[in-house]
Amino acid sequence: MPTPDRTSLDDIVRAARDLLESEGLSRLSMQAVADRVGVRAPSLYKRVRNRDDLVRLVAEATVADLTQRLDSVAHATPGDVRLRLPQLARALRTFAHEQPAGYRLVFSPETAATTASAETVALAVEPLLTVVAELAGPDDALNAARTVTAWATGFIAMELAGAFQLGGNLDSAFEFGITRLVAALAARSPLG
Amino acid sequence: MPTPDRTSLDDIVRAARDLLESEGLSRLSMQAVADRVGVRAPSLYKRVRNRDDLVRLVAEATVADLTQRLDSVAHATPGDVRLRLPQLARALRTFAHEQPAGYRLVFSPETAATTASAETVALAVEPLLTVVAELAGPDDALNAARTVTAWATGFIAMELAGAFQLGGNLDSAFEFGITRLVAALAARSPLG
DNA sequence: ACCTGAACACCGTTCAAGT
DNA sequence: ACCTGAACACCGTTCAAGT
Repeated sequence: MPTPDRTSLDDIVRAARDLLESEGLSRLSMQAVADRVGVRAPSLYKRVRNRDDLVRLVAEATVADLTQRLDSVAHATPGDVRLRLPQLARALRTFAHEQPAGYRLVFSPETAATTASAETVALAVEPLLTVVAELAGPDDALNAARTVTAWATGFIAMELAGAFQLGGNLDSAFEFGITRLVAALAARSPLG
Repeated sequence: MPTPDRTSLDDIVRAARDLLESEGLSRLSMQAVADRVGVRAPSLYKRVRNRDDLVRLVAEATVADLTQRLDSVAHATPGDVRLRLPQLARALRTFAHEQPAGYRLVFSPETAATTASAETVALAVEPLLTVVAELAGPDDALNAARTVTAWATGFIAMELAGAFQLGGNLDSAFEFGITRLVAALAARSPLG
């Protein structure tokens, strides 16, 4: 005689995301998630393989949010590449400020088992890579994209970790960085 | 009647560092460390406050290694700033390749409780900041230093995480980045 | 077909009792 | 003064038994 469902995968992932942002990854336990959705911990294993799998699903859900965000920014500002790149970089940083723990899960995962798939992450940052390629030209596209993503993710990771200790304004530091990078990466013989 | 010491803080930290690199942070357990140094787990608490404290000591020991490394590179190459900055950046990357788990502990710590002190980390990267300040001039020194450290730590973090998925040569990508950054950050009116 | 209590292995940590 | 076994709270996970 079937028991009616008392929760769902969506509920579980949503509860896990809430816990992640409010309590941190180490406090995201199966018991805490089960409490939130109103079942006992063993019941979660009907819907996720194990804790790592659940954390990975949280990462995937976060990546999906980011994909939507960057896509909408990319479409909202079809102007000059030199303006679009900074706007995408700022959108990434804003997203990180809104969901710092989720952002870290995607861009600084602790272990491969909890990492979102390379494909979905690639899809999320695709607008960034496209605009960098446009800026740097085809020969340098890959190296330039790696330089920009390394800088952006490094800056945000340090900011979230509180690693910028010497005072000063971080918004200004971010703008300084993106401005200099745009100048440094622009193709030497621009067409327009 | 006193019992003779069967281990020491040095032994414990050394065993923890070995375990960290060979097994990963999650397998660095008090029991595993105790096994390695030949005592029972509760005995470790005579020498460290708790596991976080031990992990933090591992981070501090790693930072001390890095300090020595960067200092020796800085002193070995007293030439042009535009050459010294790339050499320091390469030394940081080499260090990360040699001790990836220790490096991550220092530059991508999971929690504040296991983080090396801001002062010792600042001391370690001081040669890098000095050379960037020389390159960029006093007005832009701080922003330029943040741009370079964000890029370098971001690049290395992505490399260690296997996040560069699109092929190509990572050594070349690193050289591309540092070359463009040096050009982008050099003071507009260089003296020499 | 989902949910649960009971159980197991493992971990960090405390502490009284040994030497 | 250090070391130990025993114990506790907590966690992830499995599974037989319920409905």
